Amino acid sequence: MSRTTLVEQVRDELLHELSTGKLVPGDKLPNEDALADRFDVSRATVREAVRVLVESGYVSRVHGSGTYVTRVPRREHALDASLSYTRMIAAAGAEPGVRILDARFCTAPADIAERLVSGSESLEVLRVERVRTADDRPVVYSVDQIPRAFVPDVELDRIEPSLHAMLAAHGHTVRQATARLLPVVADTRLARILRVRRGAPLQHIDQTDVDATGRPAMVSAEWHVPDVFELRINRRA
Amino acid sequence: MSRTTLVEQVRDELLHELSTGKLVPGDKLPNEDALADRFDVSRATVREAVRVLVESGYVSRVHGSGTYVTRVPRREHALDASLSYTRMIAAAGAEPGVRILDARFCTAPADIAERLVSGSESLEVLRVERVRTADDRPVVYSVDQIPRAFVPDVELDRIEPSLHAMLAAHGHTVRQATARLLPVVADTRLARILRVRRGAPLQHIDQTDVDATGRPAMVSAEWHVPDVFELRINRRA
DNA sequence: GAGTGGTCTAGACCACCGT
DNA sequence: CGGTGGTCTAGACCACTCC
Repeated sequence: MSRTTLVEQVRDELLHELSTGKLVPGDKLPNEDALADRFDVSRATVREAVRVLVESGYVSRVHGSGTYVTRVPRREHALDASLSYTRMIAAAGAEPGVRILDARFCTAPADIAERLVSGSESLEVLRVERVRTADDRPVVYSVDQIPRAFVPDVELDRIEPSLHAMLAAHGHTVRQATARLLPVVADTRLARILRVRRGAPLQHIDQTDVDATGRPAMVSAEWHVPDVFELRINRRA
Repeated sequence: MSRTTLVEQVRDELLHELSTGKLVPGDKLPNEDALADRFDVSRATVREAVRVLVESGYVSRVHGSGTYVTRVPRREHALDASLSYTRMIAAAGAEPGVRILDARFCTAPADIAERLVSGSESLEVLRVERVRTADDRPVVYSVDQIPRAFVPDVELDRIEPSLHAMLAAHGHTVRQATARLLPVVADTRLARILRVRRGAPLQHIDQTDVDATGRPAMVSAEWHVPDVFELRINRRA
């Protein structure tokens, strides 16, 4: 019972050679048979290990030619690679904070209910309004809504700072989300909450989180102050 | 031999069942042995096909439990899944168009040069200013810069509508890009080009495209008019 | 404990790249 | 053409989930 898999061992060894400069951008990796020999594993195992590196953007395969080291390290905290703003703010070198403005149970508006359940029934949700801060500066204002049935025993005055952690504790780990991006300008209310000028550009993100079994678990509306921490995404052809 | 691989056949059949509603979010896929039986392929082939669906965000695997449908392939052209705006505009049901405002060779500004080459040398680039349209409405204004050495024989009055196609023809297929998202408000010039009001919110995207060997091949600055076609991204934990 | 996905092997042949 | 990555098989055993 190895605690680390063979794939992980091969991947880590290759990663080590990348980070110590033994392999540099432009270098060609040994071919897959050679790597299989060297690590004493099957070629399938090598391919799986290299696949992880390809997906991370460290190497690139060229059919018929070889596998090459690229100089594109993975952006660890791009929008498409992370769901945690807390971690993204921390990665940007700032002190993350969360302030809860309001938490209540209520009936979801029809459009929200439609996104959370298939039918158009009336739906009780936990609704949380928060402001995230970076070094005490407001950076994100968000309104999150979760079906009450997903978090039945939650007490309003004991809301966890991480709603994803709360959902996970109730068996609804969020693994992916679909987000709609929209630039907007701050109205009076948003300007006050986020401490920007009225008319200042804000990044609006309208998102639906989905749990591991594919059920919508949370709908979030967010307004981000640009430049405090950068929003990035990795794109693929 | 077969023009389509077994993996592709299995993937396409599963995708078909997703898009025709035979499988809907929350549904559990048959287990991998059953799928292998049904398609008369090995389990490894099924796993490879499902792996593609997992990466596309359509299904989610839960170890020891099953594979579940998480999303139906409605919006195939999310920002993180496509690099082609032409295709994204077409997918939104509009007629895509491109108008070249300006094309010239020039010396790249220091910050652009830095992103295209490691050293801080002076760099000759092909610089193209374009406006993309959807049903003749301006939707994206972009300034793209490509190292001249990457496209040595290009004639300025014969710029292809797709710069990615042009790069690919010169052996620099773009596989990956990193994009920075920034909401901005239209200044007088952008307002005129994109036919919006001054002060209207615009989505600014600042992007670096990378070729198969990891070399930066193009830097793009884009300004998108919101609401003409939606910008979406799929996010993963 | 039954059922599921996760890892792994040792082969085989094919498709593509460059010389 | 030789060398490379791409596809595929038929098994085996392990780790996890849920009843």
